[in-house]
Amino acid sequence: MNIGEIARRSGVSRSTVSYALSGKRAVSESTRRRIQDVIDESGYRPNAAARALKEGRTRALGLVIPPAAGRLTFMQLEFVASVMDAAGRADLDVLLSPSGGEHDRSFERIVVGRRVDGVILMEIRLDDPRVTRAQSAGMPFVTIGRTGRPYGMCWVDVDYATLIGRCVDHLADLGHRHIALINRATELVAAGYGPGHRAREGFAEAVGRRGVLGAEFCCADDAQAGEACVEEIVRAHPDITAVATINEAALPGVQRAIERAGLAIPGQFSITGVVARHWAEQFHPQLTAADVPAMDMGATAVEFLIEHIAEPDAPPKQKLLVPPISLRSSTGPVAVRHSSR
Amino acid sequence: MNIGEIARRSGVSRSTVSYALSGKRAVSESTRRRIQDVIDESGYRPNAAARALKEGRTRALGLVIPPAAGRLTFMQLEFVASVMDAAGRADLDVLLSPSGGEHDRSFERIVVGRRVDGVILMEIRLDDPRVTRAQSAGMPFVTIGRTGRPYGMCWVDVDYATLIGRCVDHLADLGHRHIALINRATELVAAGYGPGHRAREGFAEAVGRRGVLGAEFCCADDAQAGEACVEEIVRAHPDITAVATINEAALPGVQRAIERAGLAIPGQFSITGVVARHWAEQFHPQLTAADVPAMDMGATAVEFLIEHIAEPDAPPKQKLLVPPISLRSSTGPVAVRHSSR
DNA sequence: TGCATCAGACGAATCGGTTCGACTGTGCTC
DNA sequence: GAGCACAGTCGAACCGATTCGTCTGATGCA
Repeated sequence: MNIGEIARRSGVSRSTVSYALSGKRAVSESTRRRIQDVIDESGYRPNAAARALKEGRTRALGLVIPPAAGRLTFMQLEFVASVMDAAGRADLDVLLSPSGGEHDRSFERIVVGRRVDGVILMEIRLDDPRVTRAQSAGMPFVTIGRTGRPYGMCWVDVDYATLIGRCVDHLADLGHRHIALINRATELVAAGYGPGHRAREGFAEAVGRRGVLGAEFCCADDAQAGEACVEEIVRAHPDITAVATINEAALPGVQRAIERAGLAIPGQFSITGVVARHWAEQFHPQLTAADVPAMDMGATAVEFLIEHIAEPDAPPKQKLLVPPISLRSSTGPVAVRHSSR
Repeated sequence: MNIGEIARRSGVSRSTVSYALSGKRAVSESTRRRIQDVIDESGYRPNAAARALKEGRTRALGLVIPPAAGRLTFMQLEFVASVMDAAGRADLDVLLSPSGGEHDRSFERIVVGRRVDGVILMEIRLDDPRVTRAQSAGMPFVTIGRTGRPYGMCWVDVDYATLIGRCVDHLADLGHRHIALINRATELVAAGYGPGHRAREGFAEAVGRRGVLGAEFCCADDAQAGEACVEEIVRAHPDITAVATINEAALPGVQRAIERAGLAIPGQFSITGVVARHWAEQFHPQLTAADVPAMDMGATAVEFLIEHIAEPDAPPKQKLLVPPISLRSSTGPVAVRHSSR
């Protein structure tokens, strides 16, 4: 079933069918109706490849996700969900592409084979090869997160440095003097993962400014690592009375370790950080945290990308979010700590 | 940069370039080398849309996921990851399509617009409109899960009925006489969600066969619901000493509620079920459970789909998995239960 | 020497849309 | 009543690949 067949059945030419559908030229009401009837009864839809070929655009966008798709954090999952949602509303399809290692063929196929009109990149490093590649291939892109030199490109990011600083401020205001930062995995930070670096900087700055003692712990993105990390804090750093974290995936383990150590939250131990709201609320008691508005960010990324595709020469848009800290129940005034061991 | 430009620069015709790349006809070594050099220095890749139009296939497949993408369970996430992985290995791109509600436009675009060569459907209902739609549109498909009448179509599924039966057997062998089934959400089961129904049937059958008392609880797919569900069990059903579950997403809440009730696992309370291995291991203590081999299932689904696309008339393949129960640490002999309240 | 064979290259058709230019017939104005 | 504008339609070119049929020149063999 193609446009020629529709034309034949309605007794008009192919171009008339096309114009009837697109509305780009006038078509008399009677023929328009006749064509529409034929289409309705045959269930015709224009072939996406043919249209893409002629129009020079695919009506699809690529979403490049980290390779360990089985280990996506909740925040990343929200990005994916919101990008799909926003793309769907704009009648765009989403091609998913894992990146890194052997998966890079997929990225190449999509970008150089012009399978999409633009891509959204996640989990950006300060110096990111995918950004370079998209630029050199002339493929429009928007990043969720930003590189070390993010000028002249489109991005949406959260100001981790400022937010972690505010977490420290909040804890210091409550009287905490020894504060830990639970960062993401060592390798990730070493590889130049933006939020990891910026959280580290913001933490160092705030700790210095407030005159408190800070210690940073890198922690892999899973519950076991979170558990081990807090166990080490409890055992080796008994002065620490509060932690700030950007590591969502470790939270369930963090929770278990704190409970096992017999520390009441927030009575004896405070915890805060920068996480997706869903996980802040899953925590028990609910986490006082800067909620990353992941859904908004995904939608904004799509919006920026659509605009950038439409007007490649317009100045690139950028959005740095500084969401407020939502006060919930996981932080409180410092107290003398009684370790259960 | 297109094939004509490559042809011009290498001083041959377009067809020669095409044959040099595909190898479908002989091309002399010297011209082949010349063409390859031009391609290497220009970074040329054939335009996906043009190729799809001519060949009649897109080299892409669709993955239809549940609409609430922000709430994907770990198992679903593993399906997505493994499908992408397997597709990538076969040099196929993956188009993600949420289904249900207003998202159905996306499904229609992909299927009827021939944007993909085949689709993989997840979260199958006993009577599933997407299956019907794919069939009527003549779009090859494979389901992860199976409908109520799964004859004549390709699918991969886990035998929830048998597995939940084995869980009951295991618990009964340990002496448990009052066992609860924590199922998925009421609405989901009511809507004909396969695993929910089959777990229910398998549970009823095994409970009857073993002469123990069983109670079923439907529970929404999140931690809060799991917590509430176990609280109800503890409060209103003090005889229950063990649960079997297929509801992964509720597990963190289940854990919290059991701990809060002061019940030791497995000393005073046993828990088992059918879940993705990752979550069985995240549980504390690690969960004795039938590990759903989600990664294998995704890969198998892709394999079946590729074969089905290549040979639409071959008999459809099906695979019903009955993974063994992995004995870990969350089940033990029944003991007198001391409620902490 | 003549003819069949074959490797290697080319040209043109094709896939299914979109879009530009041109054509026709009607109604209006001067 | 000639000229013009315009709504409505058609035919053909085009997007960038693949592929079939055909052509050419070299080689082999009788």
